[in-house]
Amino acid sequence: MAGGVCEGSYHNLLNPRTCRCSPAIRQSALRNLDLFRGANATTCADLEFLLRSRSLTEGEEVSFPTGDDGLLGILVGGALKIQRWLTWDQYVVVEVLGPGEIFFLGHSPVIQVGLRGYPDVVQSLTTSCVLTMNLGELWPILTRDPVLAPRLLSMFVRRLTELRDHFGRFLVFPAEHRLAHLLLELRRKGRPKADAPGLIPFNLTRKDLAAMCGLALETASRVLSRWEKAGWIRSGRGWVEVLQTAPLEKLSALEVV
Amino acid sequence: MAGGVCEGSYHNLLNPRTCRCSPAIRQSALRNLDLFRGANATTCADLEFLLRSRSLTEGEEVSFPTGDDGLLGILVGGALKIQRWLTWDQYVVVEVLGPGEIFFLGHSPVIQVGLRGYPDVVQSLTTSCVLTMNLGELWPILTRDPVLAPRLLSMFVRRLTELRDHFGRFLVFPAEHRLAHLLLELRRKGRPKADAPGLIPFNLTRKDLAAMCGLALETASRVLSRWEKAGWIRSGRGWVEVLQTAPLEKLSALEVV
DNA sequence: CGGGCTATTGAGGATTATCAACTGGTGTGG
DNA sequence: CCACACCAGTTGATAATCCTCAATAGCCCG
Repeated sequence: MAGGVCEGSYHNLLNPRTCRCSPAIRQSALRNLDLFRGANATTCADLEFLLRSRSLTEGEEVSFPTGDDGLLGILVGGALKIQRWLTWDQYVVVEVLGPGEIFFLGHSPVIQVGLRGYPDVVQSLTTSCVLTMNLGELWPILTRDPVLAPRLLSMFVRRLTELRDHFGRFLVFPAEHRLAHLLLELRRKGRPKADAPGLIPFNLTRKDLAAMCGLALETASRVLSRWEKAGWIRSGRGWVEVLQTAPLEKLSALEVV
Repeated sequence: MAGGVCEGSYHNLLNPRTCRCSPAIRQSALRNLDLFRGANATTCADLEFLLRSRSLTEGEEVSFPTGDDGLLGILVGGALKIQRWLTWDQYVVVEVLGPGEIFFLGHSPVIQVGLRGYPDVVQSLTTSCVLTMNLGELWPILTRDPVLAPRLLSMFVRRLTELRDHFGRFLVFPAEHRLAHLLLELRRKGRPKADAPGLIPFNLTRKDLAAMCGLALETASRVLSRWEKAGWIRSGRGWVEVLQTAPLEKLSALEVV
């Protein structure tokens, strides 16, 4: 269905064979994270010691030793999705994480949330590199360095605001608005590929897209087909490329007073 | 439509004339908040000095001096809703806050979220008492007391998890599930009234209920009427009383694997 | 007592989910 | 290396949920 570019090449573009997590790369990645910018040297050293790095292939889940009292995860490269299963065959993607973003996982006493139903599942959308550490070891560091707590809080406030935005839009607006908003958001999430600037740099099936904005797979497919005919996007098995943002922005715009 | 109890009395029950925020009450309220439990004496003294108390009547908005660089709010008593306007006449209630919960408001550098569309509006659902302080003054206190940062973070994680739960359910499930889930959640939010244990202790119009779970006012009304005929709830202008939780729990249950 | 707001109820229509059949690409196993 | 199974995606027909519009009743306040 797609014209110029071979689909296989897109798949390879999105999923490099390995994630080179050499100690040096890992160190520099750590220091470049928004979360730790301006942190003092002791903090960085502590974190380098505590954080375990790990690379995930496409579709892999982030799991952790069950004895742990919860996990702090930092996404260095790639993309993750946070899924919630609602029935045995139906899930919703509640969030997509880009590089630099963090997540909590597990049943720490601090995260003692009354989880009804299923717990969240964190799964990679593409070849990714994550750093993880035991949550219990975070608190002492947090009090030692005055930069970290405000940083963490502000990340959470941003996440909460973003989720609220989606919540409102996806609850009220029709399918076209939802998908348009979603595509534009996703395009902003990851680092764009040099040779395909409009390509959303994750592996995304129609089912994923539908699960992100509460639509049936078929509805999402229909809408995307329509847009593809109009020349606004291109898409294939597991990838979507945005060619024209203007019409999508118009579809997902909120009226201004 | 409601049977035994006069509706006027419910309204008075939900909206006591005044919120008695004497210095003594305010002090004890402060020390009893989950957020500050176990905090050291200096912290409590600082906070008592910094926090301004304020009482809100039904439907009032929380506003703040525009010169401020953002606001931390703590809800001591009553209930607040966080609204987001999507069009000039349509809003969504993204969250309902109960006693002890916190909110951020304004344009602090920490809250510099790319807000497209309208900003959030915090509005009281009932006669409420809130404490507010300048966000900029929070950070130094945060680093001085090792208890606060984990506490704040855990509150945010809980809020995020709760919002994700709603997100998933309201995106996927039909109206009856949504409303059932909502009513049960709301019942848990506030302190129950002694003489009406099932009464949701907020002022809630049909429009609010609908805006909380992404339905049209009429749909919400229809579903509630049906439940009222079945004897599961009672309702009137601005209040809902849950009489039987079992059927609602069944409607909003997630299948377990 | 009248105006405005909240809630109820009905009819009609549009969006979207569901079910089903089909295509083509991918990867696996013989 | 080929055949096969499987998965992602497409498309159509049908049905159901839910929204919109509209008219009306009851409560609250001035």
